[in-house]
Amino acid sequence: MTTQEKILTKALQLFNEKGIEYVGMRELATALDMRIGNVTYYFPTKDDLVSEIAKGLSELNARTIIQMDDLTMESFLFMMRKTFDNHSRYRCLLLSFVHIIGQNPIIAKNYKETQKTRNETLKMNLLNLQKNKFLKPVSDDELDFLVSSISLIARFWISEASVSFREWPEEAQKEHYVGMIARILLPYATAKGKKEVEEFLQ
Amino acid sequence: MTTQEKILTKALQLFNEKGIEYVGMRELATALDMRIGNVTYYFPTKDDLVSEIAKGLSELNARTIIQMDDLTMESFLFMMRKTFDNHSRYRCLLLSFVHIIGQNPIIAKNYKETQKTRNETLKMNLLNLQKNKFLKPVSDDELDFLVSSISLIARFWISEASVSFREWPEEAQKEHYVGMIARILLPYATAKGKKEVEEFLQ
DNA sequence: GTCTATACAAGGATAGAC
DNA sequence: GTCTATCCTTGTATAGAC
Repeated sequence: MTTQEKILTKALQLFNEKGIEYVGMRELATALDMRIGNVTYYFPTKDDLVSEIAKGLSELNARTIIQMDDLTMESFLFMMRKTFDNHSRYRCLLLSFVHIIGQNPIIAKNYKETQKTRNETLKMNLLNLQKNKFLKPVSDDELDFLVSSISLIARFWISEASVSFREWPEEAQKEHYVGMIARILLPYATAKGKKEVEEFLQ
Repeated sequence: MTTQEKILTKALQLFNEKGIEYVGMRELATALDMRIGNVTYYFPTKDDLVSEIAKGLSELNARTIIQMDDLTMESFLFMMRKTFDNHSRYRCLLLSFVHIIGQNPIIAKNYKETQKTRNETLKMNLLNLQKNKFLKPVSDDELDFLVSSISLIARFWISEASVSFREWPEEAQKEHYVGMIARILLPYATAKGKKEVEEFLQ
């Protein structure tokens, strides 16, 4: 493991535990048994460190959220579920992104573009679900609604859970919010689709 | 206007413009043509200042989100809309609450209790909509789903908008998210309810 | 009660020695 | 590549003038 990797790994761990803004560069250096100057040699600013971690999440999500032609309702919900696992691994980012983006235009631009392609993939996957007869035909408006609301839940479930369901086990939190996505889809599902959603909700 | 009110007003203004964590106590004092010690005389810590502002939002929302027996779909959506206006007035809080709550157990406890009563009011209002034949009979699970998803949208719309729709006019942002709530309700609405929702969505 | 002046600890950032 | 020393800003605390 290179020094750079060591720093990234420990930073992600501490950030996840305490929150990005509550872990100082000195604290991080001490936890690594380094001096602060050495950390800033690899990551001149804290923003550089955060950006690099953000790249990690982005790449992980790119591998998870993919367009699938033979998508079923079950595999769609499973994909959402895996996305939520990614979010857990990088929870510090999800909890702080609004501020980070408010202050750092470069991360902001990156994030916005990533979100755009994520939403396009989501849209294509919903169309695939429709093609495969898991979803009834929907209007453009309805499709946009499904994309926006699912995307909002996926983006902020961890923020709400960290405030309102802090004492729940992590698995129960994820179940609750993937369940919410499933129930959003339910009124638009075909009989075949409904069956898979209801099995998933058990 | 007392000195305390002057500080609160200017603080809210600056916090809304730049974000709570990016406005220093010195900057606030300068903007008020005061010295820092005078600000900390009224608000010993920044947390005290934030807590007082949070009380303002809480009281405003308590006046907006009320239980109404003769609720219609239209007045329900209008109530959500007014809640969004409150959120705009206190946007700094909505954008920072996750962090604030992560660090300040007192605000956290207050917030959790407030959310609980808000959700109960929301639930009662949905039941009133059902009683008044705007919503079809729904199961307990469906009711809980409606409450949770509407509450999530109401809680985080401003966060998402600040990142993804920053360039949209504020009115368009609110329309988009109240519209999302309307569309969540749509599949559960009666013919009478659907009509009012669709009129609202125009 | 109201306000000023000052001090201190902690955080991010930088320059430069080895 | 590693580490020391230093600077600037921020939140907070306190002593004391009017």
